[in-house]
Amino acid sequence: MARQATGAAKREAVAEVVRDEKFNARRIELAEAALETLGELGFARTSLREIAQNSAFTHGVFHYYFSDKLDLICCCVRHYKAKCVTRYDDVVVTATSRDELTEGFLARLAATLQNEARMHRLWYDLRSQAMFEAAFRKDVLEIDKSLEAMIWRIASRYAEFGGKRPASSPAALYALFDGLFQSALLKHLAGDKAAIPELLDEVRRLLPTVC
Amino acid sequence: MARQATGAAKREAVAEVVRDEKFNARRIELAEAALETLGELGFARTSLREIAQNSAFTHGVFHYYFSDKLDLICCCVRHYKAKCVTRYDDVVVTATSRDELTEGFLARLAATLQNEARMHRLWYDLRSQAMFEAAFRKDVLEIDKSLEAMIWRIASRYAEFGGKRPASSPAALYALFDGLFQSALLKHLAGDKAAIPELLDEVRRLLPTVC
DNA sequence: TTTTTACCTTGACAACTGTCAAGCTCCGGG
DNA sequence: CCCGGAGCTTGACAGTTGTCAAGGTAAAAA
Repeated sequence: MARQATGAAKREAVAEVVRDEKFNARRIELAEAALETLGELGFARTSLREIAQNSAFTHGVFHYYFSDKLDLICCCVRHYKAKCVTRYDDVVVTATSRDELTEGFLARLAATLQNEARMHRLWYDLRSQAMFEAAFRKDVLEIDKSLEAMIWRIASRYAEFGGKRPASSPAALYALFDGLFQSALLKHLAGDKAAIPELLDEVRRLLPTVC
Repeated sequence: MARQATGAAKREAVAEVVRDEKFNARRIELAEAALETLGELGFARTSLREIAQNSAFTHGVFHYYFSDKLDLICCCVRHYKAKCVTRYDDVVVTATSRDELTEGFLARLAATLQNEARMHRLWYDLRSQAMFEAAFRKDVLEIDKSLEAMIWRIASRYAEFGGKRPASSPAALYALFDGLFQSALLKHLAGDKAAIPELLDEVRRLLPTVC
């Protein structure tokens, strides 16, 4: 009987794990749909109904999978994080020289700005929201840290190729690149065709002086 | 009769100018009230009624002085600009040495972060909004340019004291300081007591290397 | 097969939004 | 004195919002 009970308990536990996984998978699916609309409209103008309309579901589902709107958006932020903090890592790994690293980095930078502008303006939007809404702060600060580390990996590798060490702190380096990217993104979205090449030039000039 | 007509026309023109000035003064007064609420709640959560409730007026007035909500917020942005782009100018003018400039700059930086955090998080919020709302872009890009020039004045003066020229472009310098400030602001708002001193340390270390 | 459960839809709710028209008040000019 | 209009308030409007409960459906469990 003890064996039977244990068997039943095990089966139940497995079933629960499966259920949880399905639940979580749907959460992420919904968060991904939400990210689409958020990237299009921004935090201020995005409603649950609008999100639902741009997805395969109806607005009620979101309340089944998320406790409220903040919960949904927090999930979006966390999911976004996983996607973006490894964006340049393969370049860092595969590059075998300064030039290769530079060109790989710049190419990906340009592609990101060109193809994922909407996702990135959303990131800046949500980071600003975190200054007002405490619920976002923890996740946003974590992402910021991850991005800082990502930049630091690039800079360290670059310096390494020159037998040097980066000339500034991780915080300053991240601030610099983030600031440049943000500015370029705004100009790009405003229709400035020169925004991307100007960013590339600036970064190309800057890399040897900071690393 | 010609003289009479001219006189009447003149009087009328003067009256119109006075009326326009009064109109504009009230617009600014309302924009200032709106800035208070915007700084408290952020763009996403601020309604006209909320703005009115935190002011001496009722919600209808805003429609009398502004064509719509965007018009009001654009006016806010423009008014904010006039305030903030001259924040460090007297330090630049009065400083007579590198140290004096550094300490003046750092002191004002700390004071700004401490006392005007709400206004600055609003700036970052609205700059992000500009990535979604085209109506904001022109003013935001203008302010960004003014801020870049402001940083450039400080850096140039600093370099001048050392008989040098700034080592980077105005855009890169602004990106750097803006990025550092933005990061420090978020940490400060999140309750991180070390945010301000860390920013000051970072800037103190950075100034001699970039100028 | 029957019953239960997970999942999703539908519709309703109260609150809130930007907008605006009607009307009030009070002051300066006739 | 009164009268017109500038300046402001009030209240209403249509639409939108987050939230949630009631109900349906299909798959799993019994």
